[in-house]
Amino acid sequence: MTGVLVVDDDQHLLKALRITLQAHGYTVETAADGEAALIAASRNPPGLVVLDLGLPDMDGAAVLRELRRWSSAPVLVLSARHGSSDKVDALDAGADDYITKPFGLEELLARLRALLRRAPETAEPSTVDTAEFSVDLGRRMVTRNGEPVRLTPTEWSILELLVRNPGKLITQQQILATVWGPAYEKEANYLRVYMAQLRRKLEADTGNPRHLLTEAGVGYRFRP
Amino acid sequence: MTGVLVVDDDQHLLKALRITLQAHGYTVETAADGEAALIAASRNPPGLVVLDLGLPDMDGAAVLRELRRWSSAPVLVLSARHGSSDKVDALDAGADDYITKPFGLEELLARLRALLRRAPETAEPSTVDTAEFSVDLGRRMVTRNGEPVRLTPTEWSILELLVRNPGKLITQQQILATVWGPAYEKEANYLRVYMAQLRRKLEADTGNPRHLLTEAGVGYRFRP
DNA sequence: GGGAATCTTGACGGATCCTTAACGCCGGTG
DNA sequence: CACCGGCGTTAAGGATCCGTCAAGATTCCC
Repeated sequence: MTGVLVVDDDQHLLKALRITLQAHGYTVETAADGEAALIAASRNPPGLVVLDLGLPDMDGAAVLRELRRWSSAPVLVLSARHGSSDKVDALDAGADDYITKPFGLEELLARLRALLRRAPETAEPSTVDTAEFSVDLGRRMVTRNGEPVRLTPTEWSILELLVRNPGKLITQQQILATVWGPAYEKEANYLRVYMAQLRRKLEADTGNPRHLLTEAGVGYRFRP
Repeated sequence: MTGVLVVDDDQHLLKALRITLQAHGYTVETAADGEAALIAASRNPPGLVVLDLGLPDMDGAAVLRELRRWSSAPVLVLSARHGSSDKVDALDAGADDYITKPFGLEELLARLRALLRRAPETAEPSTVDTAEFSVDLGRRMVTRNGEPVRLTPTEWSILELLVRNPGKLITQQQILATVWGPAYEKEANYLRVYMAQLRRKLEADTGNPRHLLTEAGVGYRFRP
């Protein structure tokens, strides 16, 4: 889900926003002052920022400008000040929207939706490369030597699970439960068939796979 | 310069906005009712729309929805109504910002700047080409070997969705929900019929499509 | 109201995909 | 050295899905 960073020094408001946003499916991080906000944003880049202008340590506009130096995430500014010049300053400093306290939560949510509609840029790196093939998770596409590779739905599900956990060992039960459902955890046969197909389509030397590795008796592992 | 379409039935406000916007370097067109607005927008696609919700002939929200069917230009809504539900409705109908009358011109200008700052991203390549046909998203037109191709509304909706996401796999549910509505997610029949029609109109070899590809059991994909 | 364009519905052959079973290989084990 | 379990490989059968066509139903526009 989309990550939202909420910056405000009012603990009550912070808590209310966190609960509301999480209830609507957003992942929420919070910060109580400007410095914490910038650190949190750099550590875990948010898809959207809700920023209060009245912060204890530094001017909200300064936070905004600093953030804009490297992030293009939409910023919605909260403020208690109704003055026209405040709004103009914030918007020209890089904010995407400006809403004055007190505000209705419904309106806030609607404005967030409108902002996110414009910026589907939160997309992950979304593509994982190896020496031989490349997996585009966003487009659901696999290419090998520049040529697209056709995968069946089941093949893709398995590959996606492995690729989303690079280097990590995934047990057969995990794969079976994820792709076929928890009732199929005993059907290790399926896996043998499909891993063979995946290797035939993706590996240069099927006998010596370089990226889709077997851990005998346990499961499989994707090596980038 | 950027073209702004201002829609309002208040002649005085219209005049004031025209003068102000022109003084700030925008090219301005005006419309006094919803129908005129839609005609003006289709004749000369604006880079931005300022839309009053209280129009004499049709609901402002209706204008917005109609506009959104083919234009992705940012829309700033003006309204005399302060109600929270009005704002939510307008924003969810596709508006990018909502400002209540009376408002300060400075604030309006700042919000327009903020919207246009985001717009270049959405500035459409507006036309997508393949070896065999070309799709003009802005004009809502398809040509093949220089000849225009007639598409029905449904055909166009599907093609547009696919073409706006080049290379990306779009699931059947996504297409059905987007084109027919979320209640039709089970009607995979429709898709088969319409994909066949699209291929007949756009592909050289219907049996071996080169751009409108099928992913059995999942969905379809447009390859540029 | 009438005619044309568009949308819906159903049916069929063919393509694709999933399941299942069989066989060979390899390493470990008694 | 024979046995055994786990893995890779392959291919055939059946189930599912897709492309295609055509005939009704509906909508739209004159």
